[in-house]
Amino acid sequence: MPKAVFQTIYHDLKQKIENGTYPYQSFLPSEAELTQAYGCSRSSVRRALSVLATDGYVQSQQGKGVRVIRNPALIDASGYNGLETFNELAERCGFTPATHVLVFEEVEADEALADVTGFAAGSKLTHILRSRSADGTVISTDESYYLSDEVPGLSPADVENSVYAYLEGTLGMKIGTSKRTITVDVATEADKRIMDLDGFNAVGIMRSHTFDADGVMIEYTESRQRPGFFSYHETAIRPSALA
Amino acid sequence: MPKAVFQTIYHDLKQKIENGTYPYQSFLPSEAELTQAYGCSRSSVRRALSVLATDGYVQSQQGKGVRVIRNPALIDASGYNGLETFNELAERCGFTPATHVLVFEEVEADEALADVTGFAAGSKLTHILRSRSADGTVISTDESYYLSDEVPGLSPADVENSVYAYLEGTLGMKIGTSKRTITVDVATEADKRIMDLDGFNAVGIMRSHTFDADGVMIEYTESRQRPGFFSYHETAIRPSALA
DNA sequence: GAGTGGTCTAGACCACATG
DNA sequence: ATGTGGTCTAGACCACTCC
Repeated sequence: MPKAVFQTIYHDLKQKIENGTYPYQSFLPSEAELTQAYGCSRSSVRRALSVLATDGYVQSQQGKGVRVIRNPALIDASGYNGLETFNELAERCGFTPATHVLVFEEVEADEALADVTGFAAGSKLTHILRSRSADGTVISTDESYYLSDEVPGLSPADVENSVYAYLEGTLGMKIGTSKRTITVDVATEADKRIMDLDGFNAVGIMRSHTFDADGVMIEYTESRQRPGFFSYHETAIRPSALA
Repeated sequence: MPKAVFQTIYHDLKQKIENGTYPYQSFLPSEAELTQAYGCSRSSVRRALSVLATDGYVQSQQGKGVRVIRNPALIDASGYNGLETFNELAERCGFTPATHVLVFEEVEADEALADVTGFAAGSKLTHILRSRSADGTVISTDESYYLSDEVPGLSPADVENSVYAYLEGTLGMKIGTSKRTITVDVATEADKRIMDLDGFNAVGIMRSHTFDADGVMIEYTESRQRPGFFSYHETAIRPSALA
């Protein structure tokens, strides 16, 4: 439940856009009217609008108004950015997901690993390799390194489900920023061995560096995915505000 | 040249992070100190910090301060989100880029095309298919549809370079929001015919819907890329502010 | 000129971290 | 208790669009 004023406004407007109260290409009430309607300051209204713009729901036009640009006819307009989680994917495609832990070990970062992961050389890391399957077909692998000191008590059983569920739930850790790079590259021998590539010789790769709320980098993950499943969505706003 | 106060602060702080004045993992001066230093209101300082956080440069911690989380040792920390443009890619990999226009025609959107592109059925569209090559090797194709009425005078010659240069430069159009989806999928016969796939049987695909500053959708593009070149970067912030 | 969004200020109160 | 960031307000002025 949102407590902040701007969050309440954000959710209300978002819902009204989704249910068609404010349809695609229409204009929202003016900021002055919204300020009146919600009985708050203009700043709070503007903050809510700013988040909606980041979501790709609306776009402001100086002198004219705030226009709805979410087209319900387009599937891509899901409203959220980022990679589909494995479970969302399973839901969408209607298959039964499963995870297998192939590697779970402690390692110390040498120079090469430090270069790749961004952890300092000599860091104690927990190395995890998992495969994920859909109805028995292995469609992706996740290779992760966690800063061991930050994930005390992590066990293979926790990893079988979601590491994040353990970090955020059991450990009470708060996640901050995550930086991701997506590429498509040649399938390695290991990919062919572990995944059911169905003849494909290339894979989608997402590499991510994750920081906790204290700004400490706690995770590096390389997720490799069989073509045909991988899906990533993003909304970009022209950097008029940052130029 | 930035005119707004928050933009000036943003650029100054950004530069000081990049040149090591505020190194990785250090804390910026407090908001109160920055307010003093820049002789402005706290709001302007906070707005600059907010953009830096979106860029993945800093992360705030209530009660503690604002921490620098940009690690210059990681290539991925380039500071900007989004897909590398073809020319940036050429620069990074050191090859000579070239573009060939394969199709340039006017079409009317039927139901099927409307479904894919998001344009209304019956719209007059300019259909463009281009191949892009590196030192003679064709590594990607871009298939675009533009709302013809919005791109008057567009010619194959303009398209040979950058369509955006024509839109923003010659036409003075302002681009607004862009929504993108990235997938990896099977290479089609057309892919194999047009691109030098070097034996690869999968391609990276980016589909994008672009809106102009008036909120009108003007472009749909499907960019298909040979594995090994495609690169996309993004910074995600935990949605504490939007939950 | 009237209405819209874009920027900025000055000040207030709250939640959290640290000593 | 002090300092930090998080939220909010009330009001001001500017730039742009449209009549």
